[in-house]
Amino acid sequence: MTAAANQSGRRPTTSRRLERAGIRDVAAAAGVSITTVSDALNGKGRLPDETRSRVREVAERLGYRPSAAARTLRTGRSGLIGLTVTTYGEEPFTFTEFAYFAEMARAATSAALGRGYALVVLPASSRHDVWGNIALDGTVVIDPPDQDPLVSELYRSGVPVVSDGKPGNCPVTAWVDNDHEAAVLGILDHLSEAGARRIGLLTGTSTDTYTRLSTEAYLAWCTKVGQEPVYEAYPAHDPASGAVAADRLLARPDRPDAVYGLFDPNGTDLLAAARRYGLRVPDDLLLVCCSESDVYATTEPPITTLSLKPRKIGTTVVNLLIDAIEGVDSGTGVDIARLFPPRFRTAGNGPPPGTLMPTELIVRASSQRRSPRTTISPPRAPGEV
Amino acid sequence: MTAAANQSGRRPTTSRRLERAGIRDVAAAAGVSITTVSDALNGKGRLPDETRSRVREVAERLGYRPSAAARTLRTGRSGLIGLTVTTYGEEPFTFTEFAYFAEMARAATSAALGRGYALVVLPASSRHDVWGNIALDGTVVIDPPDQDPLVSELYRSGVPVVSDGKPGNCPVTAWVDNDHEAAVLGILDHLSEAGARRIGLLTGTSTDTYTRLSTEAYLAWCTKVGQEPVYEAYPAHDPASGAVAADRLLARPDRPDAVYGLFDPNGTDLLAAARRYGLRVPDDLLLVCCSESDVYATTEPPITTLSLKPRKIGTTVVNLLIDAIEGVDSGTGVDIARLFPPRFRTAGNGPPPGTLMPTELIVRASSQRRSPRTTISPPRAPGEV
DNA sequence: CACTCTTGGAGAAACGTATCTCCGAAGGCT
DNA sequence: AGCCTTCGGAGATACGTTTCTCCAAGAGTG
Repeated sequence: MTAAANQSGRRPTTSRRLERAGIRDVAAAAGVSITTVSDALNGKGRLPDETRSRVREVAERLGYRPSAAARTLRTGRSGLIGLTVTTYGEEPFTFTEFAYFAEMARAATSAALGRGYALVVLPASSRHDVWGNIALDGTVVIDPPDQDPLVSELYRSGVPVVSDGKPGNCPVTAWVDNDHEAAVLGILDHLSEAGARRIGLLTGTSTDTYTRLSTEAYLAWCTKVGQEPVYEAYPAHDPASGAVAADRLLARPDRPDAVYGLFDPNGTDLLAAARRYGLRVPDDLLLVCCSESDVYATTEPPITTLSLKPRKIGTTVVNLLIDAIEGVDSGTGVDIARLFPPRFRTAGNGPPPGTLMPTELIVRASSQRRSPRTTISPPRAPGEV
Repeated sequence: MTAAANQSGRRPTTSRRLERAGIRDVAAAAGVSITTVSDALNGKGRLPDETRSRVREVAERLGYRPSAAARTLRTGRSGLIGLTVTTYGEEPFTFTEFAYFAEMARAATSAALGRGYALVVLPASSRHDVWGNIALDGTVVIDPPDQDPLVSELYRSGVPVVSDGKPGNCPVTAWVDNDHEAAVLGILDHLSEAGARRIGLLTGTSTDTYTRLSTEAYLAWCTKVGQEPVYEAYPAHDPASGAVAADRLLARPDRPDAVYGLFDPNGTDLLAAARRYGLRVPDDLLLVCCSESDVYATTEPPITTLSLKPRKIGTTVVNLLIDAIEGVDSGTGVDIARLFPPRFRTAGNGPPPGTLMPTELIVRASSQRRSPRTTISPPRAPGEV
């Protein structure tokens, strides 16, 4: 009683605020100390169940909501995870990877929520003062460029960073990526088996990991089988120039009889270009593109697509990040690697630990000359050549 | 000097932490008080430029980053805006409104960022403890159901809420919506002018504002022109049953010669159903659907779509919210309405203030029997009947 | 010279929580 | 009876800012 009176008397000259109830108000109303309230509500300390439930009841009656800001300040945890995506224009996301990003973000949001975290979307191009102003427990970075200043900054701040896309030279805590090499080789083999003699590639001019690895895999494959490379590159972030590039590719004197397009819109663009040149798909031209959109199931003809499984990526990347957040106390360089399932880890001595996720080739009519039945074939294992 | 020494001596028995530099460290290093550091960095107080720049320099050298948590606690502002979307399943977003939501969220993110705020995505179904644990300055709610407990809770907490979609019975601060009535009437008129005699509707079974207003507008139109309503409703959140409903609609004995579909996938579903029944579009069947996807520009034939302009909605809703956040101090029922551009406000005495955004009908071949040229016609003004 | 302003800046009080330390009391053991 | 242990809970401090209040010294003014 006396304690309660003292507690409530804590606010001295300040005029009585009629705002939200604080932990002190609950303590006063319940006739206990704020320690007891905190312990009762958070399930800590040693308290008899009776006290616990009484405090909970009083808190409920007063409509008490703990201040997230105060809790964050005290505990050092905000429950917030940043989702950063590299931007090319002024818009937060790029167009070409739209479906991929949307799906990935969706899965990431879901996974984070399931573990009690929320996601805040932060384009890398944001003004420093906005994402510097947010208490982040960790960050997911999508396809960071080499020497990304954002990643470096976060690293220096001690914020764990997990990247979607194998990082070039960034000090990330961990990363997740598809096995792009295996995926491309799988597609090229698939097209070869379908009868392709000269396989072309529609690729991008940017230097991100996906574009680079895929293109290199293509060139390596060409060297191996002795085919002259036939490819066109265009700025993938510009939605208009994709159609032009598709046209260029089919207008070449050494026109390919099969094409793989690295970006989502390439399928429709190539289809349109093929029509323009009077090429029938799949009879005169085999087609595959990388896409997450299911519109390619209903095009004329349906187009074979490679899915990068953004859902799985998003889920994995978030879980890795939260493992890192909750596993390491702070600052001190604890061995995070131990947290990760070793089966996927690259056999490396040096960090950062990476996880390779499988892709999925969804075979449709556009890449089959004989039986146009729809099947799903798994990608080949990374070991095969 | 003495002051600096005292300041640094502030940390008594605690062992020297090697963590991040705090404002006290900056103050000590610069030989000033923490007040001066705060003022210098935030551009407040009366300080000579020389002191200001010196402090900034020291802060930079020490890699000082203000603690977002502490700032939030002190100022009561987190710079965070919640983006809540009602969910039907376990996934954060619904499928049918996917493109709409993605575009809207993108615009909202962009607009928020431009004003120094970040967006955190919070499905309404999230566990209470996750979004109760986040310091939100305000929330955008997409299409809240009547008596949404989430909205009530936020309202009680004093958090401003702006809804996308006219709220039924929720105490929102403001709302933004399309003029669905005008949009539907415009489409029906458009189809009539193209020669439709019996216009059908593909609608949903849920009770959200969009579905309800659109269906009511359709029924009212039917009454007015003396046509018997021809519609099929299905659970819009289930992607599979849309195709079934489209089929049902075209299988009816009183088969319509024109159809408007309220949801994004209806276009392709109706097109497929039409093929199945040997109906040519637009010759035997006129088609319009509501969609934000540009795949309908390249279908065979291209399909006329109604765009709800999610970019504009997202931008507007965020700007209204931030106006409310920055305009009203806290709790006290200040007249927020004054902040809003009066031109859009509903001529109402009672709250909450709402804004109606125009839609856009993108006319393509599927709704024109004569000249298949692509034009864009604005919706008619809300006044006309 | 006595006085008022202005300038430049220091002190200290919050903000609301979590948690570390410690203490009294009641019971059990020798 | 003295000592140890456990129970139940209170006190105080720290988290890192922002900001309100106030003061000292110099500059101007009569």
